[in-house]
Amino acid sequence: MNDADKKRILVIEDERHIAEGLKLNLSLQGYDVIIASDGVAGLKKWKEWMPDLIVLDIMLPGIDGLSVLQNIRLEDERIPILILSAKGEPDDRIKGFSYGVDDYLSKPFNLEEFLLRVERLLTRGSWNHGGNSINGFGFASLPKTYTFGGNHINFETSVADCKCGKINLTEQEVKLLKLFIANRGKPLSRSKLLEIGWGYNRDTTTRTVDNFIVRFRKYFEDNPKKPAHFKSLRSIGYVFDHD
Amino acid sequence: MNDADKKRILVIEDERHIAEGLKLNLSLQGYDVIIASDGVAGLKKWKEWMPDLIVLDIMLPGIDGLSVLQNIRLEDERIPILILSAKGEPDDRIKGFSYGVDDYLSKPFNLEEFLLRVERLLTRGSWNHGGNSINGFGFASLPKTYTFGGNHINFETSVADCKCGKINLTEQEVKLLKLFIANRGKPLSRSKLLEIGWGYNRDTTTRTVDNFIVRFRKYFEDNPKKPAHFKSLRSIGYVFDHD
DNA sequence: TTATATTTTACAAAAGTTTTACAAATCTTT
DNA sequence: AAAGATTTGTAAAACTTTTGTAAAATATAA
Repeated sequence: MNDADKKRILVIEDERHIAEGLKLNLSLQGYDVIIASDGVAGLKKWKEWMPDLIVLDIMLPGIDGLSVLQNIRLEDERIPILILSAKGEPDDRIKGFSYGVDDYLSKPFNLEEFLLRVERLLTRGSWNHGGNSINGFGFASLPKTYTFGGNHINFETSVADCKCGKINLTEQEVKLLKLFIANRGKPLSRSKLLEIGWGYNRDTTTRTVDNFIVRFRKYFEDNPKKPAHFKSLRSIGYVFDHD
Repeated sequence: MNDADKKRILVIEDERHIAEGLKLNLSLQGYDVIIASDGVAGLKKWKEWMPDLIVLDIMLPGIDGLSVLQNIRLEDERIPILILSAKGEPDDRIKGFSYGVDDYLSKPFNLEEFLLRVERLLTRGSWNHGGNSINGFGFASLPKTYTFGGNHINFETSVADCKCGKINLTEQEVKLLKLFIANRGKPLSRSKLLEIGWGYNRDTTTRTVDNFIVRFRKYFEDNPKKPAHFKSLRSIGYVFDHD
């Protein structure tokens, strides 16, 4: 099998010896493997390398593994992701929280089992995706369109129909909107928004998020000064309310 | 039967043992068979060898099997194509997505059945073509002419009637136009356009596509600066809108 | 070869994003 | 209630990325 045939696996894991161990064993199975040792690096490599599967440690330094997962799901709903959760960590965190997880394993895990799961995820392809997601409205099943308060958003074409007519949404607007919609009713802090929507966790004093909110209110609110959907919660962040 | 009489079959399949197996069995049936092990090679051989039937694996390294299919359909609507889809892959992908499929089989398949289908596709000739296509406006049924916004394109003669009079379209212009028309309303990324329209997926930093768009706008738009048909979607690609 | 078509290169123009700066609003403490 | 401290809203400047376009380079056909 030549290189082009090989399935690509991105391992996002900070513990070097675990990462190397996984890489070795996956390589022996004939996969093409690269490692990223933190979330930011992981997101970078995901974008440029376009892997077929991601193995993601949920406990990561810097930005949280779940944020990495969610960021990826904002752009790709289908790529299989296998979560590694630390021993003792409750599966709840994964089950209840993370949408679009395809499978997860608790460390320490059985190598045999790990390899089997990888194979299963890769061979089933993307067709059965979402079968394991236990949520009602997770990232894995973001609808193609969304309607709220007289506005209608088409995520396929990135076009929003609102009071002021048709608007072409930008890439970042779309990402942030998806994030809000997938978490509607739930307060999101600026830093969480930056972490998930932008994949970074540096400077939180910037007004980046706020500027997008201003825009959303202009687009979608009847009265931007008294927002019904994009509400701010002082010293907490923002919430998106559907109604 | 001498060689010239023999029906020619091009097998585009990356798994060598499958490809060789198919070749052997088809040869035994009296067909003339060659193999291509990836999409680019397949397109090349299709052009130079002019086979009577193509057996195409949908899961291909490099450019996607569906792109190969679509590329072929941009130039030849009639050649019978038999798709091989990997085990577990939903027929949906083929049914719903790819237009101009004549038949498909899931791997692993029964050899007997395979040979029968090949024979059927070859003997029925082209008369019944399109019977299996479930689409409203797929590649298999691109009309001979197309009219939009005061422009009229004749695909038989490659002549376009537009504001500025009659224009002789070039080969590549025709291909790209067909691609846009068959996907009207649907955003197409530069890399998808290159993959389907050109049969390659390397360098995406080139401005090849954009230059064609400039030309189309000059030909077909009332105001090329404010395109009504060939619209660009920043960081996504282009869409062709009929109206 | 010449003529024609296509692809690449290079750069200008446009669009999108982030930062900065500061005003307005809201909360806390006296 | 006033003063001070935070936090949020907003616009504009600075910066980044993507797209449009022409011209040069390359390929292809006649």
